[in-house]
Amino acid sequence: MGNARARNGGKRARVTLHEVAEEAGTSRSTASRALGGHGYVAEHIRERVRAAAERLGYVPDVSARTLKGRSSRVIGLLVSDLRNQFYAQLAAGVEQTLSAAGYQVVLVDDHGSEERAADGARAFLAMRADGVLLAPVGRPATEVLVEHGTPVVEVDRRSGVRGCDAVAIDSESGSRAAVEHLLELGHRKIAVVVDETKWATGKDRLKGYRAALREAGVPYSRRRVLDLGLRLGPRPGTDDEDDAGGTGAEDGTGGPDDMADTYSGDPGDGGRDPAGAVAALLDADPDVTAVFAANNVVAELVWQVLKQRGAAVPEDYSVVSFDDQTWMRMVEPKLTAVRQPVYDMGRRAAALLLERTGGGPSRSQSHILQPELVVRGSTAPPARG
Amino acid sequence: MGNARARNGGKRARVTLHEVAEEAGTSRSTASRALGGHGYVAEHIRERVRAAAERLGYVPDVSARTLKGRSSRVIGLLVSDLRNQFYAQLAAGVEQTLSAAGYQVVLVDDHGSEERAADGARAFLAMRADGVLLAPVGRPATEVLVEHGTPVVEVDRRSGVRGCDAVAIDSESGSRAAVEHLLELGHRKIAVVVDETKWATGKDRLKGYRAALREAGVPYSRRRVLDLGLRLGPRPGTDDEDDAGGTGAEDGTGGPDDMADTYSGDPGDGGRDPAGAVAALLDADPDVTAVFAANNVVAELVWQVLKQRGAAVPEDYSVVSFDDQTWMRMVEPKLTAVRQPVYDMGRRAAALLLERTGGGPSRSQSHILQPELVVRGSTAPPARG
DNA sequence: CTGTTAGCGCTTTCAG
DNA sequence: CTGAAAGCGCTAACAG
Repeated sequence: MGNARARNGGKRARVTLHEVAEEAGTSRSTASRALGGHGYVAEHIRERVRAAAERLGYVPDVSARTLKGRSSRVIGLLVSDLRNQFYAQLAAGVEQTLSAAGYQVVLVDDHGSEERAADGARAFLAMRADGVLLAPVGRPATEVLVEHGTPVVEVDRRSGVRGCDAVAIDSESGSRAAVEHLLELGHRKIAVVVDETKWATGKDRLKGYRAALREAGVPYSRRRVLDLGLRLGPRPGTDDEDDAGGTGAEDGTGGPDDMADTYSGDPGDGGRDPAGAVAALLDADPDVTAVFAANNVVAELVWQVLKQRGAAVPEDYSVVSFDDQTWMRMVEPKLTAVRQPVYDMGRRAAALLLERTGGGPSRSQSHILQPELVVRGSTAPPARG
Repeated sequence: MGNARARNGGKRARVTLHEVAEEAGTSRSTASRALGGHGYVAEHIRERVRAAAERLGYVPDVSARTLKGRSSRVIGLLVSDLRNQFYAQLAAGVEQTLSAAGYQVVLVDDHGSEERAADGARAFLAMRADGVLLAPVGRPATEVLVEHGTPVVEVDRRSGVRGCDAVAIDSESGSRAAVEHLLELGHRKIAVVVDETKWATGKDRLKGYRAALREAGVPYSRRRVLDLGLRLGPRPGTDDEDDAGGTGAEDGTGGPDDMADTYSGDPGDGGRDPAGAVAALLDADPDVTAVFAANNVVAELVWQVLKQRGAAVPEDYSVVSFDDQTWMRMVEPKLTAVRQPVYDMGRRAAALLLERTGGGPSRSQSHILQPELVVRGSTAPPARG
C-alpha cells in the first residue's frame, strides 16, 4: 500500500521521480525505465526502484509526461444534457470502455448552448485530448476540433462536418417502424411531436414518419406535426390542409434541407409552453388517435399532458416513444417504444474513437445501429376515428 | 474565428507560443504576458499578439502550464453508477458549477468497485487534480487522496476518513419522516428495503426507520428489514421475532457499528435475486401493509414486484421511496417520496470544493441538507391489518 | 515595457 | 545495462 507522504502536513511538494531515483540510488532515467517498463533495467534495480516509489507514494505527473510528447490519455466527452437519461447512459457507456482502455474522460455538458460547446471543444484542445466524442451540439464545436486535427466521433448525430466518424441510430427506420406499427393497428390520423428539426436526428425521425405514411398511402398533414424545438423560424402563412402522400418533391434521398417545409408554425400556443403546444395540437385535430413522440423528453411531456387531460391510453390515444427509458416500463400501460441501445452506442463510439486515435488516418466511417420496436400496452387499434 | 491550421493535413505540430511570438515579432514571454493578461504589455503589442494567435489558431497547452506550477484546473468526480439517475443528476450539478468556474471535470464511474475507485483516485493524483468529489465508493479512494493532500469533498456519504469535507442529505431524518408519515396513516407493520448497510447512507436510513418506530412505540422486527446489499454476512440462527422498541442498546448516538444487528439474513431467496428477496419478504409477513424503499433503485424493484404480483397500491400496500425520480411522478398512483435536491447537492459540493481549493486549510466541514417528504398517491391508511 | 534565462517533471537518445 | 543531457511548451523572475 505505501502510506505515502503522511509527514509534512500532507500538502505541498509532490514526490518526484528525482526523489524516487535518489531513494533507490539510481539516476532518474533508470528510475523512469524501471517504472515505465521500457528499455533494459536490471531486475534487482527495477525492484529497488519500485519499492522506493511505493515507499514514497510516488505518482507520476501526467502533465510532464504529456508535455514530453506522449499522449495525454484523455478523451473529451461533450453532451448536451446529462440530466437526460439518454445522455447519462451514453456517458456511462463511453466511460466504461474508455476507462477500461486506460483513458481518462473529461466531461462537458453544454446545456444545449453552442457557445459552451465550443468552449468545451477549446478546453479539449488545450488539454491535448487524444480524441473527442460529441453528442448533439452545434457545428462550431465539431469544426474547431476537426480543424485542429483532433479525432472526433459524433454520437447520435451527424453535423455534416467532413472528417469525423459517427455512431448513430437509424432514426428514420426506427421512426418508420413506429409509425408503421400504428398504421397496422388501423390509425390514420397520427400526430408526431418532435424536439427539434434542426439536426439530422430530428429530421430523420420526421422523415421516417412521412415515409411510413406515404408508403401506406395515408395523407400527411402539417397540422399533426409539432416541432417543439428551437425552430429555424415559423414559415409565414402556409398553415395548409392535408396534402396527399407523394405531393412533395422530397423523398428518402434528399439533400440536407429537404425537410424545410415540415417545420410547423406554432398553432395556438403562446410559444414557449411545450405542454400547451401539445394540448393545442390535440385540440386542433380531434381526429387524432395516436401520438408518436420522437424522443424520451417529448414522450414524457406527451404522457403528462395526456394524463392531465384525463385521456386514456391506449383507448383515447395510442402512444409510441422513440427511445425506451425506465419510466416507460413502470407506468401502466407500459409504453410501446423504439428501443435504442444507448449504453452500447456509447461503448461503440468510444471504441471507434480509440481505433481512430490509434491507427493512422483511414477514411471516416459511420456506424449506424438499428433500433428495435418494442410493442407494449400503450398501442392498440383506435377506438374512435 | 481564425481558420487555424487548415494546411498541413490538419494533424501534427500544434501551434506553440513560440510561433505566435514569431508571427507577432516579439519574444515568447511578451507573447505569454499579452495573452495571459498579466504584467505590462504595450497595448498595440498585445493586440498584435492576439491577432497572431487568432490567425494561427493557437491554443495554449495546459500540460505545460500545469507543469510550470500553476493549477491543473481539473477536478475529479468519482461516482458509482452513472446510469443511476441519482448520480447522473449529481454529476450534472457538479459539472455545472465547476465548468462555470472554469474547471474541467474528469469523470470516473467505478461501478461499485473499490478497486476501480482507487485507480480513479490515482489517476486524479496523476493529473494533479485540484480537488476531487467522491460519491459513494470505498474508503481506499478517499484515503489515497487525502494522504496526498488533495482536497476531497464526499457527497452523499461520509467514509469517516479525517480531513475531507462532505455534503450529504440527512438520511436519518428523511427516513424518519417517511416512516412517521406511514405511522400516522395507521400502518404498524412496515417493511423496509435497503440497498446496503455498509455505509453511512444505508445505516442512517435504517436508523431513521427504527427511530420512527421506537418513538411511536411500535415494535421493530428484523423480519421486516431487507438488506439487499453486499451484506457483511448473514448472522447465523438469529431470525427472531418482534422485539419491542427500546430493546436494543442502540440509539441515535451510537458508534459506527451499532446497526450491526439489523442485517437481515436472507429469508428464503436464493441469495442473488433481489426481486425474489422482496417477494419473500412480503410472503413471510402477510401483515405488512406498507413498504419503505430506501433509495430509487430499491423503489423500482419494489414497485415492479408489487405490480407483478398484482398488488394494488395503496390499497394493498402503501409505498414510500427515499429519493424522488422521474418515473415516480409518471406512474399511477404517483409515489410518495423523500425528495432530495440532488442537482443542488452536486452544485453545493462543487462549490465547497472550490472554496477549499482556493482558501487555505481551514477545518473540515459537513453540509447536511434536509430532504423533504412529498406526499402523493401511493400512501393511504391501511385497508387490512 | 520587453527580452533573456531558468526551470516545472518526465522521457528519450546517445554515449559509456 | 546505466547515466548524462536535451528538451516538450510555458511562465516567472530578473535584468535591460
